[in-house]
Amino acid sequence: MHSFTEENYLKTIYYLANRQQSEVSTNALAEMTSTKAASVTDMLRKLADKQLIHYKKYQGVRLTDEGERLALQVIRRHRLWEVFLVEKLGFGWEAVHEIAEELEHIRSEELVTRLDTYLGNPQFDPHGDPIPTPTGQMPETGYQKLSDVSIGEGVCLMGVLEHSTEFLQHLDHSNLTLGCTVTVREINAFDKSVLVQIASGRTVFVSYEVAKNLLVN
Amino acid sequence: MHSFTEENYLKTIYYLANRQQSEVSTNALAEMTSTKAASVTDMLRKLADKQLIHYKKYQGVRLTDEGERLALQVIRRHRLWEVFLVEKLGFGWEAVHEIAEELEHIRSEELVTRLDTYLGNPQFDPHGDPIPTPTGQMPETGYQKLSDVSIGEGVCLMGVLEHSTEFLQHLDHSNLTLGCTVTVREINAFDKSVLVQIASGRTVFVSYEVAKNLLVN
DNA sequence: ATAAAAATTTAGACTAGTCTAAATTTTTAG
DNA sequence: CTAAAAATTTAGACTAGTCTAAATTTTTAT
Ligand SMILES: [Mn+2]
Ligand SMILES: [Mn+2]
Ligand SMILES: [Mn+2]
Ligand SMILES: [Mn+2]
Repeated sequence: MHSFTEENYLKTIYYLANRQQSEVSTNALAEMTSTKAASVTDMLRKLADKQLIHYKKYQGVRLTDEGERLALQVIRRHRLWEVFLVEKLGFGWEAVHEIAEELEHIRSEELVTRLDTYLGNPQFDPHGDPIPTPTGQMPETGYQKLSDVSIGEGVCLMGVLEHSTEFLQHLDHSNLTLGCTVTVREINAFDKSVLVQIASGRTVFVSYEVAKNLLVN
Repeated sequence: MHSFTEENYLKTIYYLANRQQSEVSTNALAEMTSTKAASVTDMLRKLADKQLIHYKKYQGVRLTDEGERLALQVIRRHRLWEVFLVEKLGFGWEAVHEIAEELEHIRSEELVTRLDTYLGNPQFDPHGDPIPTPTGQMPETGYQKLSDVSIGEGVCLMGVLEHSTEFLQHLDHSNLTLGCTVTVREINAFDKSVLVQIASGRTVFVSYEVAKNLLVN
């Protein structure tokens, strides 16, 4: 069996590897897990001993197939629980991440299977992130950023790149909800902010900083 | 904040104190928590330092008010999650205890409150055990054992004293379900086994060993 | 190409929780 | 009441995970 801590390291390695498309560094992991580099090095040796990562001293780290499988299991549990918290318990999407960080470590195949069924086999979590399959595949999403959409195009809001409470609440206040269709009306040449029209007909101002973090298709 | 381990000790002290109606001994705790007496002694010192128990060396241990409050919170979470697992996810009542042992440590007031509401503020868990109130009161149940009921009496099956998978599955196979009404038809003078009539009209043989562990009212 | 800077690893230490073996206290039985 | 038995605590050690400070390796910039 694997500890909470090991599961968190695997998950973090998965995220960083995918974000940077390369070996993950000790420092990056230290920052992400709020620990010190020395602690990370210790853990990397343990994970390497268990064949969950490929690790050569000073050269960064990469998940093995087994390591990736475990990481995806944890991410699957995290996202399923987030769906539960929002859809069934009525939490706001900005409040669920922290709780899911704990729930994701409850290890029972049966529990995950039943939860998945109970939720209607959701494909995406409340933030639009795809839920890995039971067999450990991460579904591809062909999303682009709202900041890359041209004038006149109508797109559907599908997800967010930024998960902070502040950002998510800002979207709530702007009436930008996942699933809603928006049409780009103006793009400001100077600050790259965009003006989008939402279903109600109203137009909403979206700063470049926000548009960069909004996924659409 | 308190660790999983501390929460488990508090919960165990609560159970044993209520079962024995007296100070809880180091050995009893060691057996219950599957550790050794020496480990228990160490933990008792820590809990006493945190004012969660009253502890005098060699004299056994008792929860403080704060310790009892925490113990009841853990038990409340445990039982609410068991209700969720059975009522919402469709687990059998013999399968939920282990999973609830993990879920009970997820600490979020908001989560417990919402879960309670979502479940319809249940008063009892799937085994008939009362769910402590949000303010930390353990509801009284005036149940008696089926083995103490006299011939001719009609009673309702309300709970179990034994929680093992084997016992619960035995009840399933005997068609003895919580909530169902049974009438005692015969009591065997020699082995104290009882013959009860269930709603369908059929009679079911109940050994003394089983009757002792069945709560009714 | 080499020296300074940055990143990483090693060394040594600490905490929580556990263990075994030994010492101590309490209980029980004659 | 006292000696043996039982229960409990203490002593010393181990693992997982973390830390700081020092040593080492890699990268960067002259
Ligand atoms: Mn999340
Ligand atoms: Mn999410
Ligand atoms: Mn239980
Ligand atoms: Mn129960």
